[in-house]
Amino acid sequence: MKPRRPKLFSGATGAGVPVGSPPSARGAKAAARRGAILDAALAEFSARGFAAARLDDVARRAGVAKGTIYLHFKDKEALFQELIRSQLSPVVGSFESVLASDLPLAMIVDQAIEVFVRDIYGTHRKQVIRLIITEGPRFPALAEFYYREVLARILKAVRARLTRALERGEIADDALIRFPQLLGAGAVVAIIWHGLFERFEPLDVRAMIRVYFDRLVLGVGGAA
Amino acid sequence: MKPRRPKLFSGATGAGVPVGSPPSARGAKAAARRGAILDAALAEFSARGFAAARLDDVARRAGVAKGTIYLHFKDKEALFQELIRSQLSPVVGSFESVLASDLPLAMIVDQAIEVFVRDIYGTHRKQVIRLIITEGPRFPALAEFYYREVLARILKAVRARLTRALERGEIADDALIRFPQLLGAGAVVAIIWHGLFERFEPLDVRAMIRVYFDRLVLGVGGAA
Amino acid sequence: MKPRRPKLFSGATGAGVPVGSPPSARGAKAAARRGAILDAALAEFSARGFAAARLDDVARRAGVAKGTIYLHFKDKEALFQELIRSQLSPVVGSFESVLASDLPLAMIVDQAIEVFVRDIYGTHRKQVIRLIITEGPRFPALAEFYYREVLARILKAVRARLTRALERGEIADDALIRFPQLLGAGAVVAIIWHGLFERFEPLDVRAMIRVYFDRLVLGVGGAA
Amino acid sequence: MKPRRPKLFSGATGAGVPVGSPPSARGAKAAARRGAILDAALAEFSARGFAAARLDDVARRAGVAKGTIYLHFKDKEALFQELIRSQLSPVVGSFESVLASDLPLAMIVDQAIEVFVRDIYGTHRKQVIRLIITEGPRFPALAEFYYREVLARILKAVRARLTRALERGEIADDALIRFPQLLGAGAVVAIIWHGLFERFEPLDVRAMIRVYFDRLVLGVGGAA
DNA sequence: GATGAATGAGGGTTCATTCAT
DNA sequence: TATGAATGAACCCTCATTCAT
Repeated sequence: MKPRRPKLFSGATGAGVPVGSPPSARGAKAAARRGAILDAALAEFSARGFAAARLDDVARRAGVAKGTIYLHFKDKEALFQELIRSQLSPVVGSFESVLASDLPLAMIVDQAIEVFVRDIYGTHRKQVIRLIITEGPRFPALAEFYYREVLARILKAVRARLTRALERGEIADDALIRFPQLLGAGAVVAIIWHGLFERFEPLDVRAMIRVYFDRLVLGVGGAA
Repeated sequence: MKPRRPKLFSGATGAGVPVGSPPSARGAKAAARRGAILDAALAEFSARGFAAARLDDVARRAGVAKGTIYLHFKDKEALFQELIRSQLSPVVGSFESVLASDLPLAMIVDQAIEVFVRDIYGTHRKQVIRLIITEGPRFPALAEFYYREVLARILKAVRARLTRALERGEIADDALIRFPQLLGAGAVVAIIWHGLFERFEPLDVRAMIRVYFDRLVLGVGGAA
Repeated sequence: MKPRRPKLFSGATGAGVPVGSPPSARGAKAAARRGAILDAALAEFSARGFAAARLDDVARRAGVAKGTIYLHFKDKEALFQELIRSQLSPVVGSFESVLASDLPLAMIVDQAIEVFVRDIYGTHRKQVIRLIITEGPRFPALAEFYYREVLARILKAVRARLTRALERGEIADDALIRFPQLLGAGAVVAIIWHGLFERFEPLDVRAMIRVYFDRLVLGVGGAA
Repeated sequence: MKPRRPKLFSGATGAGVPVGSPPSARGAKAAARRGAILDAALAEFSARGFAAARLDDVARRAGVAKGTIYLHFKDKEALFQELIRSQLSPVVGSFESVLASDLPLAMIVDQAIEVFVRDIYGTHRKQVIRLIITEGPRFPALAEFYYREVLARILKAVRARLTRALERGEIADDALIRFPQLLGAGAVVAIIWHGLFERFEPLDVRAMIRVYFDRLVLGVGGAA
């Protein structure tokens, strides 16, 4: 049986109408443009990197004039940061709710794999993560935002769930509680491999992630 | 007892005198400058990324004039690519020799950990790896070079050793033979964490990597 | 009586509004700027030569920013080539129509002299011709354009008219049909003399050209 | 019968040992290098123009180091000017002696044609003349030198001979005395045509110059 | 003298940002 | 609000010139 999969994203890019904004014709059009710009920005920043991406190309891809970008974003850097932020905020709650459940660890792992493969690796969201990895060092504010609003919260939920698992005897030691970062390593490698080496050697991401969690979390396989 | 550690690098920057070049005063100075430029370039490219790095800054940091860079490198891109290549080529052989040994798997893991922590994570070489990750997509030739000359060879050696391990019963299944990429995941996460989140939450890299390999390769820990 | 003079140019710089473009305010301004840039470019290229001319100076002289040049021309070379082409294309038809007429040869000579003195030598067009002479060897495409679109067509018209003249007995032999290039020699010398030696020894260009054609075409004067 | 042809140049480039310099081994070598540099400079300046020519290429072509050029010439401009001057000085005397002769005008024309075709058009000296035409406006000192030391003297000799011819009835009027510049027009056109259009339409230079002088000076051919 | 590595000013070109329409 | 032409600072790269060897 397929594990239940929490629906993370609505399908559209996350840059839609701000929550609560009035659905007036004018506001809707503005929000649509803003979304188009963010989509285009993601494509261009992913393809070229922040520094090398040209706002000219973003505008052309979004179907707006160059000046229009500045009606929605203060400057190139603000566009970039809002792009990242708008894409990531929705993720946290979903992960938190998955981890808060009292399902057996194995099923949580199933769910996490499914979420990663379908809602992150299978979408442009993997490019957002890649952008954080590649551009983070040049955007301390962004790294901090990501750490505080995303990572820290997810890691906290992970640690909480693992602590319960340890107490219940689901896991044997506190190693992953001390290094919860490792839980993301498989995903990170998948994303990086995709960007760099897919054309040389394709990767069955789902199978790899499965192996990864089996070993790391569930203790399946390994030494004889 | 400390595991024997293969000496990977000589300590000097990898950009020293070309092997076999005569140690003439002229040649030595030229090589020193070339090395200084490469060192400075690594620092600037790491700090700003390829596109945003200024050759002016590279020159100033290297203590040479801007034009001098062009005596040693055709252009900015050539400087970047030679920087990466010069740093990586020496690595492969070392890893291959480690993996070729017939020591027990646990000792090989010990050695690999030591090599990573001391010779990669503890040096500027981790920045080289970070640059491949961040700039690779924009430099297909570089990604290809890295894949062919580094990754593919290391992965081949890994697979060979793991196949022997499987035959000998040192490991229980072929999962890591199918996904040897996972063996680098801990290192990748360590390098990325360092660049992005070290200031928020420091990481005991050696301990983390230890946990990582214990779980992934040796099957130590995990589910109860 | 003054010979009729075909009006060659409108007086404005040749780089005005493209034929047929709508006279919108936007388009008119753009065309005006393009024209100003071409005028400035002609001045700077004439004064310094293509290689030594600075686009900074062109921009300053045109009253625009340096970047504006690149809105109208791909690069310095395109600016140069379009400058030449835009100035020359109108000339051909005029010369062809002059030569197509059935007026006596003497009157055609009168007209040609007038056209050269007033519409070429008396305008910045002489600088364009000078630029072709000086820069042509470094711009094969330009030399070819000039040959095909200007010279070859004019020479063809000249040969046709001279052939008729020979048939009618207006001229005694086919020498100039074989070497119609000579018909431009007086003009070329006038232009070169102007650029190099005018300050040492001024030249009455009209009188010189008059002597030149009298001798060369009409057979007036010469040996006793 | 072939007209006697005054031997204008020794065959070697004019940049040889300065007249009167001692033929010491050292001096001979220095002079040889100086000559090699001047030859190379002529080739490079002709191919690219003064501004675009690179001293690096001059040095390579001359087989010397870049710094060596500065042992012989103050800077690039001095190299250029001395190049032109060294090539032109020998010409004047020859032309003067030709014109001073009391041979019939037709024979002087024969000689002049021969000298031009063989000693100027047939050698790299035509490139020197081309360089004066193309670079003269940017080098007032050079234009002045050329005017004073070459042109003015030749024109003076021409006028003197033509004045005698007029007195003797060899020519019918003073037109060419007033515009002796025209006498060079055929040569100028030949040189320019060669540089720009030879590949499209080759030119029989000797025949053209012959027609030219026949018409202009001797009054042969023309109107019926 | 001869060399050629080193210098650094200069200039072509790009592109984020502004603003008149 | 939207546009896109215009701006000009910034940066890569070249090359004439210098100077230590």
